[in-house]
Amino acid sequence: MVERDTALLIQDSPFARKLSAFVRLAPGDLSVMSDLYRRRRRFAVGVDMIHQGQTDHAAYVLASGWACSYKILPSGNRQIVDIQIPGDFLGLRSVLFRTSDHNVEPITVVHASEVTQRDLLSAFSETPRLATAVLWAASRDEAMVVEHLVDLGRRNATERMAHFLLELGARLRLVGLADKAGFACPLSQYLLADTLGLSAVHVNRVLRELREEGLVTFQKGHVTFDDYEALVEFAGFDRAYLDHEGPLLT
Amino acid sequence: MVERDTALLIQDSPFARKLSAFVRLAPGDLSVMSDLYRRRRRFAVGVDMIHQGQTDHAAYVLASGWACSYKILPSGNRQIVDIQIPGDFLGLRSVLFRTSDHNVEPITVVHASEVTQRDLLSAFSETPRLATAVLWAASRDEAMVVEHLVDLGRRNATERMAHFLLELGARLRLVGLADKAGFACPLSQYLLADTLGLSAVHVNRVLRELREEGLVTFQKGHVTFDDYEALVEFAGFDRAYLDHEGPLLT
DNA sequence: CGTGCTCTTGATGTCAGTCAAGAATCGTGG
DNA sequence: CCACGATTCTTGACTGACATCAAGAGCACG
Repeated sequence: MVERDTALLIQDSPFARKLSAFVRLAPGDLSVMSDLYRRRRRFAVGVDMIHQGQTDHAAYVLASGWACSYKILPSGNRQIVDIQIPGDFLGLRSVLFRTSDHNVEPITVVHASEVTQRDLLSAFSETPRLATAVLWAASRDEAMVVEHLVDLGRRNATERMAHFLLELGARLRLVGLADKAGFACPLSQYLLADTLGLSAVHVNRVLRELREEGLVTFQKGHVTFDDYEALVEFAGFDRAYLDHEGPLLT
Repeated sequence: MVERDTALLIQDSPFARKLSAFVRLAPGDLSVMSDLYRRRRRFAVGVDMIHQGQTDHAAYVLASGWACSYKILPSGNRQIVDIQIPGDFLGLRSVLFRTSDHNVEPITVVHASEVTQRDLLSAFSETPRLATAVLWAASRDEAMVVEHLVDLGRRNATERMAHFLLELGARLRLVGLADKAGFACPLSQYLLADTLGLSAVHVNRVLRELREEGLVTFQKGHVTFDDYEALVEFAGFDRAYLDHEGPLLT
């Protein structure tokens, strides 16, 4: 009975929602997942969860709150590589690689479950379906880093912003934190700048432009898609790999 | 006897050299690897090996020649995500993800071994050490995509070029195709432009500048490090994760 | 009710793109 | 082995997107 309750709770977690998009999860999978949820920890804003060069740390599953992974250049410039939202894995690669090559910092207060290499491997051996789902999710996340790279290399500031907001919206929708109308977004214009490789001033101008064009509005911590279709068109957003409904593997 | 010969050949392959940097490979590992080398194929310049949207294709291990993976934007612009050199895995992610989200094109004539998901999994179950090595190598490759992303976001054209050439040199050194003096490089200035998110014209100017500063010379298909230390300094190149000597795991 | 943040806007500067045109090099067939 | 066309490289002049500098306004928090 207790186990079933836990399973129900897990089922509603962002992590489970995300994996459900890839694989239909059986009750057995859910109970293994709830084991992964054991060691819950809390992180305050601005205190690195993981930092460059650190060795032998755990990975985390983000339960609530937002974080970002970034690198600092010798010049002091910073580039945010990825924004992490609830349901995302965090530091999965650095568990393998032993030593992390980037920093992870909470943007809001974060609750996350610590997952060791051992936890993960034992969970995988119990339910291979879960392993498939996690790898699949990890692949998608990596695909998004690639899309981000294309953003920086070959899109101008306005397209870049539009594309980023659409992608973020699609990811949040997957875990039930957004709909086609919009979503709550704790990112400051400084964070956007470091993500998109722009100056904060220019981010401001670009947001104004998008707002005045009637495409998206980002104000007071909320993103509103004023004309979703037009925005998709404008950004050259490829909906194929993000817009699916229901599990791909049943 | 035949088996030993094969093992010797494999041992000298770029693939084995690369993995050896991470894991000390036993004779058993080498013979499993030679199985992976079975289905050898040849690809002509300019004919896509993998293309966007294609499903159910194999992955490859690059035996000789160079390739690149790229994406095309609706605007027609292209961004090269990664340059692939001998020893690199190619399409590893898309085997998992079933459908590829990018194209792969040979830059020179390419010889590569086809590896199916089945091959890979059976090889892994035979020698877990090999699995570790492959995942490790894949992690490093992903780390390089991240570094490339930082390049595009926060480095100016000259630093970007310097950093790219150093990284490429380090990767080639790992498979015995470069030394600290330099390496043979079949990339045209157009390819460099699509890689670094620059125009071909500006690539030319940047190369001239680096040459006149006495840092690197890239001419007639050959990169020469005129002052390696100064270049590392100038590019803010983090040698830690590329510069190691000998296997990390023995 | 200051003291920081974050946002906003204008003025000015610069890095890199675009256009254009000629030189060098490569590949291919005669 | 040479001639030709096709790439690739090189350089200059001009343009434009985005950075930097500066300064004020709105808001949150102690």
